[in-house]
Amino acid sequence: MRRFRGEAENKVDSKGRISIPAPFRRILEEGDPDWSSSLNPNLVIVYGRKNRKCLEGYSLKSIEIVDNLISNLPRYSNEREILERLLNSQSAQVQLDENGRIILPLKLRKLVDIESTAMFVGMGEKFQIWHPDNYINDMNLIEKKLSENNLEEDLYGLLDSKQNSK
Amino acid sequence: MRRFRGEAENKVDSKGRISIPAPFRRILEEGDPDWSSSLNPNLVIVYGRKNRKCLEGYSLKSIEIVDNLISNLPRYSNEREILERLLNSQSAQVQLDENGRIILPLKLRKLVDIESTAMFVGMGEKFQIWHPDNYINDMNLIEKKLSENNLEEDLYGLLDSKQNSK
DNA sequence: TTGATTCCCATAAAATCCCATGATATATGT
DNA sequence: ACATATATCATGGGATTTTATGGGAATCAA
Repeated sequence: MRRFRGEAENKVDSKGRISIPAPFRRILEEGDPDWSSSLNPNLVIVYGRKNRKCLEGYSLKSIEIVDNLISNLPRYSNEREILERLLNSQSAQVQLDENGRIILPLKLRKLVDIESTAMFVGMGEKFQIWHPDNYINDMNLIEKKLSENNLEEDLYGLLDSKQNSK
Repeated sequence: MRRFRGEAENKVDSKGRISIPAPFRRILEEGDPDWSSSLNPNLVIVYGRKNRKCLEGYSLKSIEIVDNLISNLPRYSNEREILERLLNSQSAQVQLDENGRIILPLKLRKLVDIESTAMFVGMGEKFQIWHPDNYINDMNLIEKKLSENNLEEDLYGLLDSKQNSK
């Protein structure tokens, strides 16, 4: 599966429309089972949560993986009900238009303080949408954490295949 | 798997295009599952990080190994989110053109100060792209470290197979 | 009717395609 | 071994297409 990579800062117009970065479109197309050329792909936007003031975009295939994980939890269990609520209530399925834009629902924009511009950030199987300032802050926070405790070594150590498999 | 070997200094033109050294192309072709002759291979460029002011090029197969290691970490864990961010946000998938060139995205060029020329350096499973001056400095730095503490012996000692397997 | 939503069209800038060239390297035939 | 033909490589430029963005007319909802 191709992954979401790179950053792009795009404008939100007066109608709430915003361009999805062109490279991301290709991945959304691949990830929409019903897509064919001449058609516009769908995607799902969810609220990032976990103290991250951002939205997250998933291809239909990717969100299905997450949905299935939830479905594997016992029906009517507390955990499942809460997860269903968190994931689904602040969320929307949207479709790209002819020009590769979506309309970001006002409610979701408000949740993450997005007004006239938004930053798209590739995150592999998903991407994030931030108010540019908040994104910069988040990046700085990460950098700071990494440098403080020399965490970077440990983190990249997780990517050593021998260590990873044990 | 064939490895990236050797150095080459090539020019970045006004459109941001740069030739991938011909020997590297063969390896990228092998490493692109969808490649066939008459087609142009894809590769992934990521920002080197870890205080190295360079970009790194991976074949699709190589980057997938790294991606899968990350995907094996618990979804939504802090470690995974940070790694996804570090690896994917400053990165791009690109495709060679008919002439064996890629366009190096401006953002990535800026990150490593590349302007009119870039140095390609084979690194086995990946290759690096440097501003020529920075590459020379990095090489000198390595030389200096090695000579200071007679590290070279120890380092090559790591390559002893008995020691390596324990 | 007044917002909002959707559809359709417009456009400047940027990215991509296509073709060209000189330099180098490789192959071929004698 | 040498000269000549052939392919490959690094690089450049113009034409064409995509992309990001804006706005108006048609449709819908309350």
